[in-house]
Amino acid sequence: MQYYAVFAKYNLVLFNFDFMLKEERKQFILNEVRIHSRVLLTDLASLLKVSVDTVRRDIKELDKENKLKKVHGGAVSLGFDYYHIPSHQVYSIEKKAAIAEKAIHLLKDGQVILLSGGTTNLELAKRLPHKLHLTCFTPSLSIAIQLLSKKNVEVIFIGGRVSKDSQITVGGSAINMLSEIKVDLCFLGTNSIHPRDGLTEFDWEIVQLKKAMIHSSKKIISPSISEKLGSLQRYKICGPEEIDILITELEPWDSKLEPFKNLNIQLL
Amino acid sequence: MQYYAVFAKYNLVLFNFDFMLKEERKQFILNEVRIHSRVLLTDLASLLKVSVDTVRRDIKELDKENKLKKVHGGAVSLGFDYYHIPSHQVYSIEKKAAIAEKAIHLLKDGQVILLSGGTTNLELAKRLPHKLHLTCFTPSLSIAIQLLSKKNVEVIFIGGRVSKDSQITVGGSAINMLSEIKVDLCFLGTNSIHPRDGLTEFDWEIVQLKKAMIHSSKKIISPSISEKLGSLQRYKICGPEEIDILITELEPWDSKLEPFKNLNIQLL
DNA sequence: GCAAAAACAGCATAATACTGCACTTTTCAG
DNA sequence: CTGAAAAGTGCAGTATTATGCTGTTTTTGC
Repeated sequence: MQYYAVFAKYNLVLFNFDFMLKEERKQFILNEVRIHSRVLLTDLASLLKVSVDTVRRDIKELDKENKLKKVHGGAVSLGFDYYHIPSHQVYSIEKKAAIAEKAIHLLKDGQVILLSGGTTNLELAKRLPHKLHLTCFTPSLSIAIQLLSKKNVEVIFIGGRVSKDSQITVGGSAINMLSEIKVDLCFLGTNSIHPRDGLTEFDWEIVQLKKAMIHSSKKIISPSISEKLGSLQRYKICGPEEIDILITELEPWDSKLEPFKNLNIQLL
Repeated sequence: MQYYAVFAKYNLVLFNFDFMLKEERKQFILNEVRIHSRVLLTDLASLLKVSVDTVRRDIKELDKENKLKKVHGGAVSLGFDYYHIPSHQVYSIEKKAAIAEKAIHLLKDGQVILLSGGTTNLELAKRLPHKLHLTCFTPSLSIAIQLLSKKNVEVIFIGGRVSKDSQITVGGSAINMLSEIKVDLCFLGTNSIHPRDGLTEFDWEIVQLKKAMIHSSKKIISPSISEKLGSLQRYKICGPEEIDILITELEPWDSKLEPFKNLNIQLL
């Protein structure tokens, strides 16, 4: 439930209502989905103080209205990274948390970093130690908001047109801004990583943005849950040689990582 | 007991009449919906001292007139599809809601507008009708997120360093981006407005940003609750002559607005 | 495969919505 | 001013919806 801690103040107010209309509940659910990209039925039920069945019915309707995608155990936002990924990945929170913890060890006081969108990076943003001094560039609204609560992190938002699907800025203006910076590290969340073809994406605009991010960074770190290893999408972001560090939830010697050895990529 | 609870929750102004005409009732209902975004049939019935059936019929008509949306158990405002950000912790939420409603009437399809931060503008963002086609520039994270739920609104975020206090971007990069645009309208939320000294702020960086916003817009609209009228802060943003329209929750002929007449400012 | 979690189906209950009708008030032509 | 038509309101009975609960089936992770 730490998950909701940041927004606890909002939820509190919400419950000043004695009754909540169904419509309000649905709106609240959509809100949660938009902010967190994923929600669990059980969390929603306890937040809204209704039974899981009711939440399930609400989500079923919202799904039918094409406002979100219902998955086993919860719901995910439309068009986000999850869109075309098997639903079991919704449960990968623990894996992502493990990745985030490893990633934190790469950070040092005073560094300037770049965080792409995606839930793994969101997890990283949440878990940044409060005492760490950083300057973070990001094109993701949810990550920016998350980072605002870190006292010693300077947040610089990459402006431009905001894509409704992915909730990150895309387009020329963002790429332009990226062209003016050179950061120490870039945590490049990705949909697919392949030992031969490197990073790939299905959204053309996001590909352009990520390419620009790569050019703006001295070092590229790819946090990726093991399910994504070896998968491929339509458009190429960069070859495997561009990636400096690959972080998964696995141990570095795990056999699933075999294809990524001897590629001059550091495995964590 | 219950009566007083309800009384406290809604602000009832029209009880001078023993007896209310249907039109007055409908007007009252609309007002409640406008302020609270949602109402319950049962609450309205006890407030208006009529049967639930009557309220139901009223709401049915209002729904048919497209003034609100009827839902099981009550009604919600048409622009209800927004993130539920706490209304109680926001100061003077009802006045700000009234201002936002007036502001919406200034908007036309196809316009390009600039929204500064602040809760009044957040309220405006929430209440934008879904069918309105707009391009919105904003340096505020919460407003950007709010706007993402509006299907026909293109959101362009003004990037740069994000101020932790105000949760908006400030600094050179933001000002730079502003220098490249010229929008139709700018809704410039403000801390203080004075008939002689115009708009003032206490935060130097925000002053710089707002100055840039003024230069980037053909028309400046200042939404301001009446408490702020006549107040002053340390730094000046602009003189009163720069303001085109002043929107308050008051009627335009209210005596509190007297000092702002004859300044070539349109009062709404 | 197994155990746990989640989804589903069906049922019971309470709240809300609708319908028709009787009664009151308003409107308005003559 | 008057009376009839029209509009407005409340009520009772019925229909529909919303919700939680129980027991069963399916999915999931190991």
